Amino acid sequence: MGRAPCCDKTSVKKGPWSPEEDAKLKDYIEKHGTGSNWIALPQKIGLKRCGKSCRLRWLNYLRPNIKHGGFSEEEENIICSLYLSIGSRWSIIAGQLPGRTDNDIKNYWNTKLKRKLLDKHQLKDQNGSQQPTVSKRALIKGNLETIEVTDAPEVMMNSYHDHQRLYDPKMIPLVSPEDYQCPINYGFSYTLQDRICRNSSMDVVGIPPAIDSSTSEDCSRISGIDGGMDKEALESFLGHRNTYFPHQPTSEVTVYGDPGLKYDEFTSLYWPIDLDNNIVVDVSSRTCNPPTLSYQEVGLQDESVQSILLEDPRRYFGLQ
DNA sequence: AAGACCAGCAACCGCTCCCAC
DNA sequence: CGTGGGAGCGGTTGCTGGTCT
Repeated sequence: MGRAPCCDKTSVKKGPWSPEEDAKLKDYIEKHGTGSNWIALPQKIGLKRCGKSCRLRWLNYLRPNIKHGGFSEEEENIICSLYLSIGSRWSIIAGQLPGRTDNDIKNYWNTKLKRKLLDKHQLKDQNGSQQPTVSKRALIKGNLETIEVTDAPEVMMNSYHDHQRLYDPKMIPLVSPEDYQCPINYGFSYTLQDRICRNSSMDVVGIPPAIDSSTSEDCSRISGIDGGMDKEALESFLGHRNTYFPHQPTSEVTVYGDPGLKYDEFTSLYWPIDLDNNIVVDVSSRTCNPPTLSYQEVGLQDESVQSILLEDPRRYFGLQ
């Protein structure tokens, strides 16, 4: 048995919204809000529209501070970077661009941005200035794929959440970029290319950058991977601070107010989220090595594998 | 001038997620 | 804990206006 429809499809109007309908919807929501029930809303206003349609109209067109068209170069870069990191998770991408809707970004990507990048790539091929270095078969997750190495855009990995997204595309940022304060001054930035071109056969998972423990007494006390701490290490590290230690969380990602740590089930480690709590030393003045490789990387030395990761991380991570 | 084609974008559809009960 | 239903999301459709032939 199929699911019951959200409204009577035969009696609702479809297609473009008239100015009168827009006015009714806008006027009502501005006065009363949505009441967190979109399904009931059209009946209240006397609109012959599906509740979902009302929601979409409001979110994508009528609500205040919506920007349409005219994407700046900076916005394009953000979209490209995030698409490369997390794929077509438009709502999350939209969350990084104030005033933009997921629909708008999705349309912009599908109609302009994707083609723009493709054209840029093809132009380079034609000019021969940056010929593909390899075209060969690669073994990815058991599948043989013929792929071309391309000049995928560089993605600067400057923030904690950049790392999060790279390692676990399903992981949703805990705070908005406006509110987010990086707990650690990494003291460097590097590109995705840099990262995957490094040799490694590690198959462990970690997130933030490696801290060169040889140059930092404090850092040397942090065990775990790349600055994250397991429960034991954290207890040891914080033992003298009379610190409340949280229970093992059940959710994938949980924030604890004190001592300001986030447990990441993906890594099974605790990560500092608040510099003010002085949980982890400020490493900005210390020497930081580029991060060690930390996801399943056997075979990443293969250029064709690199290109797949660069071009389509979601496929690489098995999300498609 | 008119039909074909194309790009842009608003809106719809159907699925999953999440939460209240 | 299971279920139902609303919210949210991403893929797709189809309309419109512009350009090409």
